[in-house]
Amino acid sequence: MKKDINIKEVAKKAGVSIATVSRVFNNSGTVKESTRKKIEAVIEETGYYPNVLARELAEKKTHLIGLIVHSMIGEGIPRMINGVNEVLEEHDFNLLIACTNGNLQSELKHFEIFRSKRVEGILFATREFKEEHRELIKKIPIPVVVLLQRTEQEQISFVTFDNYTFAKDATKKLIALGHRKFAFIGGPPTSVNAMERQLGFCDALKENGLSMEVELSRNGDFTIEAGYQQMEEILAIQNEVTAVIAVNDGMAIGALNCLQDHEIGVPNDISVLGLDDTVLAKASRLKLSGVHYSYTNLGKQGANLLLKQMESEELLYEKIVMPYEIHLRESVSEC
Amino acid sequence: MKKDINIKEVAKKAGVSIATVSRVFNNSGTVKESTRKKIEAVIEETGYYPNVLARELAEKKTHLIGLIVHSMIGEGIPRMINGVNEVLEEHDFNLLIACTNGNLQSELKHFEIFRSKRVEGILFATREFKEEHRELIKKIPIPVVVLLQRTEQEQISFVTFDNYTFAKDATKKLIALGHRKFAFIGGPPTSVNAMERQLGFCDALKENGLSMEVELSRNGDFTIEAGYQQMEEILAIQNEVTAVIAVNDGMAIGALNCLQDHEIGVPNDISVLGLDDTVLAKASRLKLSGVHYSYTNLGKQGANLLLKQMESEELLYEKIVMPYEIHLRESVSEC
DNA sequence: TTGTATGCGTTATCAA
DNA sequence: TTGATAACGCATACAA
Repeated sequence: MKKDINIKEVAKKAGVSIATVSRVFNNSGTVKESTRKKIEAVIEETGYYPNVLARELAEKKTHLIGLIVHSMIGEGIPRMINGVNEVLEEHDFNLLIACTNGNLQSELKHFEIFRSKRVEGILFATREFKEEHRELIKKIPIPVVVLLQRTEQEQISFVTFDNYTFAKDATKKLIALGHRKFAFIGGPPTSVNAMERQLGFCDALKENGLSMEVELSRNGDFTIEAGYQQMEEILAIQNEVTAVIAVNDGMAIGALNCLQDHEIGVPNDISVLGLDDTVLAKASRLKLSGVHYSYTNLGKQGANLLLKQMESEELLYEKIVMPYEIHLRESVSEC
Repeated sequence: MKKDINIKEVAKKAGVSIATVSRVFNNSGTVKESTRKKIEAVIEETGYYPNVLARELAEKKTHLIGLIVHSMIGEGIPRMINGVNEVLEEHDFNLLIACTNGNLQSELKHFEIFRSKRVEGILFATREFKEEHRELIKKIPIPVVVLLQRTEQEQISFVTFDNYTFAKDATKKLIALGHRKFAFIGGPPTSVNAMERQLGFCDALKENGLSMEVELSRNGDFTIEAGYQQMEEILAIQNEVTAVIAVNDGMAIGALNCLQDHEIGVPNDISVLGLDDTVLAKASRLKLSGVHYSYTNLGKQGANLLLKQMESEELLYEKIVMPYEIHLRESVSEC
C-alpha cells in the first residue's frame, strides 16, 4: 500500500515539466525517445496513476454512463445490464448503477445525482413512465434513453419490447390451433407491461369475434403461487376452458402445477402459455410455451442508441421496438 | 435542455462571491438570511447544479464504490448487488459496476480503472481467487473486500458462503435418513465453489465410513440439460443409488426430470437434493430439496465490511462466512 | 522537443 | 457575515 503520487512529483523526479509527463501518459504531442523512457521509468518506479477526476474536470468528460433500474431481481434486467455493459466497455465507458425499487422519489433523486456526477448519458428503466419523468428528462441537459417502456408522443428515445403485439400474436396462434375458450392470468394493474400484454390478448379475441367471461380474466402478482391460486379459481368457475395464457412464466408454471394436481391433462385437455421467456419455461417437466425476446439485445440497442445520441450534434430521438419469437412447445396443442 | 451553469455565474447574478454561494449550497459557515434567500432564488432560477467532479477533486472524496463481478447472469449475483446497493445508498455512496465474464485481464484492468477513478473501496467477486488478484490487491491503496470466495491465509477480507460445510451437512442429513448409496453431480473443475461442495460431500461420506464408485461422481456445466444427461448415465451404470446430490438446482432439476421420464419414483425410489437455492427449486412440481443462503445478506455484509474498512484508521481484515439452512422438501425421504 | 501559464469548478483558509 | 485566493491534479495553448 503506497500513497498516491501526482504528476508534479513524477515531473520533479524525472527532471522534466508536468506537461511532458502528461504527454507521455496520453501519447499526445511529441516527446523525445530518451525523455519518454526516463519518464516511463519514474512512472513504473513510483506506481503513478493519473487522477482521473482532475483529468475529467479539465477535459469536461467523465466517460460515465448512468443506469437507473427499478429492480435487479429477475432474469431480464441482469441480462439487459450485461448487454449494456458489453457495449459500453467496447467504448471505454464506465457504468454507474442505481436501483430504485420503483420508488419515484428515488428515481428522480438519482437523475439529479447522476447529473451532478456529470454522467454523459443516462439509461432509464422504470415500471411506469410518468409525467414527472418526462419533465425531468426534458429539463436535463444529458441524453437519456428509456428502456423497457414507451414514452409515447414525447421527444424521448426508448427501446422496448412490443408487449401488446407479441401477446396478440401468441393469442392468435392459439386461436389458429382451434382454441375458443380462453382464460387469462394477468399481472397487477400497476405493471404497464402486463397491462399491454393483457390488451393484446383481448384485442386478439375481439378481432376473431371471440369473447370471454369477465371472471376468467384474473390477476396475480407474478408468483408461482399466484398462478396456482388463480388457476384454481378458474377451474372453480367453469370447465370449458381449453387454453390458459399467463402474462409471465411464474404464473404459467403455477397454473401448470395446479392442473397437474387436478389431473387435468396438459396439453390434451388444456393448453398453457406464458407471455414470457425465463429458465422456468425450460425447467418444467412439460416444456412451457411462451414468447422469446432478448433482454441482452435490448440492453445493447439501448446503449448503442445512447452513444449515438451523445455523439450527435443536434437532438436526436429514436423509438426502437425489439423483435420477438413465439415458441409453441409441449404445453400447447391443437384443440 | 439548458446548459450547465457554474458557481461563478451564480455568484455574479446574485451579486456575491463564490465562497458565499458555496456556503449556501453546503450549509456550511454562516450566511445572512437575506443573502441566502437571494442566492437560493438565483439557484432556483438558473437550475444550477454543483459540479461534483470539481468538488470531489477539492475534497479528495468521490463517494464511489467499485464492484467487480464475473457475471451478472443468474439469481445470486443480482441479489447480492441489490444488497450491496441498499447499504451503499444509505451511506450516500454510488456504485460503479464492471462485469468481467471471469476474464482475468479484464478483472485486473478494472481494478486499475477503478483506482484511477478514485473509488473509495472495491468489492470483488470472482470465480477463482488467484495469485494475480492477491498481488494487485496488496499493491493498491484502496480497501477491498472479496465476495463469494475465500482468500485463505492472505490479509484480505472476504465474505462468502461455506460451501464445504453446507454440502457436508446436507449430505449428513441424507445419511441420517438412511441413505447409503449416493450419486453426485458436480460442476466443472474451474468452479471453486462447486469443488468445495464436492469436497464437503466426499468428506461426509468418509466420516461415515461410506464410499462410492468413482463413476457415480459426475460433472456437468450447471445446466438442466447437463443434469438430465448425467442422471441418464448414472442410471446406466447401476441402479442401487438411493440419493442423488447435485451441486446446483439446475442440474438437480435435470436429474429430477430424467428420473420422471424413467418412471423412477422420487422420493420413494430415489431422493434428489440440490446444493443451491433458486426459484427453480420451488417451480418444480415436486418441491426440490436444497440449501438456503441469502445473497442479499451477503451483499449487505460485504458492503458494511467495506465501509468499516474505509473508516478504519489502521488496516483491518475480516473473514465472514454467511449462515445457511438446509431445506428438506418433497424430493427427499427416508431410505 | 519541451516548458510556462492558464483554466476546469469546487472547497477551504484567512483576512476583512 | 462576507470576500479573495490558494489549493485540488490535470490538459493544453502558446511560447521558447
